[in-house]
Amino acid sequence: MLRLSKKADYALMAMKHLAEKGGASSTSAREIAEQYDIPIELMAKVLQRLVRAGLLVSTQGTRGGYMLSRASEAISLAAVIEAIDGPFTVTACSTEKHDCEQYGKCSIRFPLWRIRERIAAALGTVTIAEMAAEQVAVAAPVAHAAVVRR
Amino acid sequence: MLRLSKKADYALMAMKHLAEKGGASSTSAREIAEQYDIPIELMAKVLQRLVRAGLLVSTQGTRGGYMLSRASEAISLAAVIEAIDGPFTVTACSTEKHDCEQYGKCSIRFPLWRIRERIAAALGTVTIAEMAAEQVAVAAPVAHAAVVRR
DNA sequence: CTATATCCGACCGTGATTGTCCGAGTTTAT
DNA sequence: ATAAACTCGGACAATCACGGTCGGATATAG
Ligand code: SF4
Ligand code: SF4
Repeated sequence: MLRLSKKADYALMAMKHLAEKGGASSTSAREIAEQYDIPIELMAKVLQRLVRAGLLVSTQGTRGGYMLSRASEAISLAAVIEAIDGPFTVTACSTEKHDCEQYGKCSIRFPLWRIRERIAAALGTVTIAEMAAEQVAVAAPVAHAAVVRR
Repeated sequence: MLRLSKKADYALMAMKHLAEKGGASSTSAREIAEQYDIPIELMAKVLQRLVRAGLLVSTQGTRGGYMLSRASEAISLAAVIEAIDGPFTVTACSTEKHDCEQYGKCSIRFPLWRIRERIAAALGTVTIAEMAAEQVAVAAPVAHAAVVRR
């Protein structure tokens, strides 16, 4: 259904939270989890993945916690989502693995491929900083495309 | 992971097939299914849903089959996908149903909402006809959006 | 009437997703 | 040194959506 996973949702919340906190202070997993009513353990796991993806840095021990690894302006939504859910593929025939029965006969994948690029672009141009700022203005290239469906 | 279901994939294939066949002749579910190695029964179910959504018309009895209800130019990908997978929601808090634990505390859903609009636009501006024509050129308003990610 | 086709709903197996638990390693405060 | 607080990492169970299947009803052409 084209929906992003809840873990990704949590990840975005955490990233935004950390972005707002800003600079030097590290925030514990528990603090974030409690603030948003997320199971602590799950949040920890999500944060760990973000660390492994290089989006966060963690400090251990008492008063330890997580911090953004780079400026929030330099982190796109796409990066966060891919860190959690893996490289997102619109179709089963992603970039390489064409593990699809009807790969040969399929005439769909070509135009569908373009769609993927667009979505990737949409996710890649929005940064955590923009989200945190709660800016309503969208200075993105895809902005004016009206919803035509139905 | 932001992936569309296989049923939707099948639906798009079928729609494209019907669009190529064009006008008056109706095509049986079996014909399409065999051509693309899709389980007949599944294909039938998919087609039925498309009928209920008003995208196809079906004629029963021997020599029956399916036909497009309108010109292929007037059918967007979004329409097909929504007919199969239901209204697509990027987050669990779709347009109305906010069945999400942390709806109140969540500060994510607002910017995330815009993302959904963009994806909807991307899917809404591409028609079955464009897919069928296998045109590489995209004459859609969203066209120039370059891939910026990474 | 008979054969062929769509239609419709119900059903199940599998695999991904969500959420939980526990043990181990690390750092800091006392 | 000891204890406390925290992260790390994987393993595990419950849940649920999805892909695929089956059987019966119905309508049409011949
Ligand atoms: S059906 Fe076509 S588009 Fe869909 S996954 Fe298979 S090859 Fe890709
Ligand atoms: S309310 Fe926030 S957390 Fe819940 S689904 Fe919407 S965006 Fe995700």
